[in-house]
Amino acid sequence: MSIAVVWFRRDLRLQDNPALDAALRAHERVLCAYIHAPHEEAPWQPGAASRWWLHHSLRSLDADLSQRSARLLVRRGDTQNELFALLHASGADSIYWNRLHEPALAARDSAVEQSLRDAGVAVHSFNAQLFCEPRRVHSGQGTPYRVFTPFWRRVRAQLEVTPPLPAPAKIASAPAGESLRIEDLRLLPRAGWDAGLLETWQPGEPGAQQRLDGFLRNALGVYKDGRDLPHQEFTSRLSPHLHFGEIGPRQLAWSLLDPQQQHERAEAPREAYLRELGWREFSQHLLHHFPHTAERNLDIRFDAFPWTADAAALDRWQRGRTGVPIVDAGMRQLWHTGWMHNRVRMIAASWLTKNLRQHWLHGARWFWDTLVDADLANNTQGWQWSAGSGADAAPYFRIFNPVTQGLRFDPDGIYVRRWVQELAAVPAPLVHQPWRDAELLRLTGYPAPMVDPSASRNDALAAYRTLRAQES
DNA sequence: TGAAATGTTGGGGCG
DNA sequence: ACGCCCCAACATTTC
Repeated sequence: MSIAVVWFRRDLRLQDNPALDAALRAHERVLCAYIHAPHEEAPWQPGAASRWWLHHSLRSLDADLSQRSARLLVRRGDTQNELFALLHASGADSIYWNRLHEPALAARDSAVEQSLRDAGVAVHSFNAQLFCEPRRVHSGQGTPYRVFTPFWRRVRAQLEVTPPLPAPAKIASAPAGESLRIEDLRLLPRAGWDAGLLETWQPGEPGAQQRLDGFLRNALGVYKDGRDLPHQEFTSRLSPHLHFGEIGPRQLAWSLLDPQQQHERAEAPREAYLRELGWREFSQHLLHHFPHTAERNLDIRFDAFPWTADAAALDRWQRGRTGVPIVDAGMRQLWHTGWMHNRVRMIAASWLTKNLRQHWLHGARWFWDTLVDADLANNTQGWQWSAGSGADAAPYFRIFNPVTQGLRFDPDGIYVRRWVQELAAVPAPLVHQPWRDAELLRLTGYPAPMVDPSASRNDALAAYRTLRAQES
């Protein structure tokens, strides 16, 4: 009897899962396995919010497998040892997985693949994660793209739109060896801080499909401009589902570009959303080509930048007590829900790196621990973009004014008042700059800004000028 | 996927 | 009718 192992990693779905599909076509029985090995992702082991998500996503996948008379075999430890143990226990001679592109994991995978092949195991790997994998995209000179627009022009032009693979109706399961319970992985927090996450999210493939359906129905039409309004639910909020592979980018592309339904979808919002998926793609390609950038500046001129060491400032930023309403609203939304609206991420990141002049890695590490969609490529790219040290980055002088941004994108103050309770009774224009009324500030108990927006802006510009002077 | 300073333009009030 | 000034609106430049 022919048996294969399907090794699940960040592809926790049954639909459009090419590894699962290929294994089921070629073998009579398959063993679906997940191996928990966070140490192999060091120094970026999954943070607390990611672990919470992973727990629920594994539960969901196991439930979906159970409906198909299979189950998810869960192990913990050294990946290579566990895979060999699974192969021996099940009598499988083949293994299937979907490829990952994070440097540490890609290196682990190729080492595992080599030793499996050396032992005579047939290894089959697939692309389920990207429109187009990094080795297939490069500029005319054969070098990696460093600028988004030409990158996206290229990837968008060769984007093939094909129907997703259906989920298998039934899975003939191989006799499972010993499995841990998902609870045994101890992914959930001891202290019960996850109530806000539970009320916000439904991890797992069915939750991802529901989010997608709701997005297409209620938000895509206004996405192009609406995605900038943090008080509205006009973004897809699919990022954590995408990170864990509960849904893939090619499924999203199909749902937007399916010739049967395309007439229902206006071109502008459709392309605007695809473009955002393009940024996700770009981030993964960048991290693949420049693997050191998760901790180090892509633009080495920034190695000389005069950051400020200020643990108290960082602490207040993390807790949402900076005294800048839209920044604090974002940081509190993050703490409560494990997610922050992207417009507010940019504002909060600009405030931390430019006005408070804290190294972007401090922000990256905090986001890493608190975001349910924490993704090394996106997080690295986003923070380096904000700091000005990244690829196609915001120029150093592009410093957000949180008041202007608040007035423009949250004009009625709905977002700020929702997350900053102290300001719940403050009317609209003032709610973005409550320090303008000292008496009101005193009554609310809300702090004054740690630094003056205008003065700290000028200080940041001066700091960047020293960097340019050293360069020349 | 900025903001602020500076420059330019053009309509309207007015002598 | 005309030049002048004011200033808002828009454009350009600079950081």
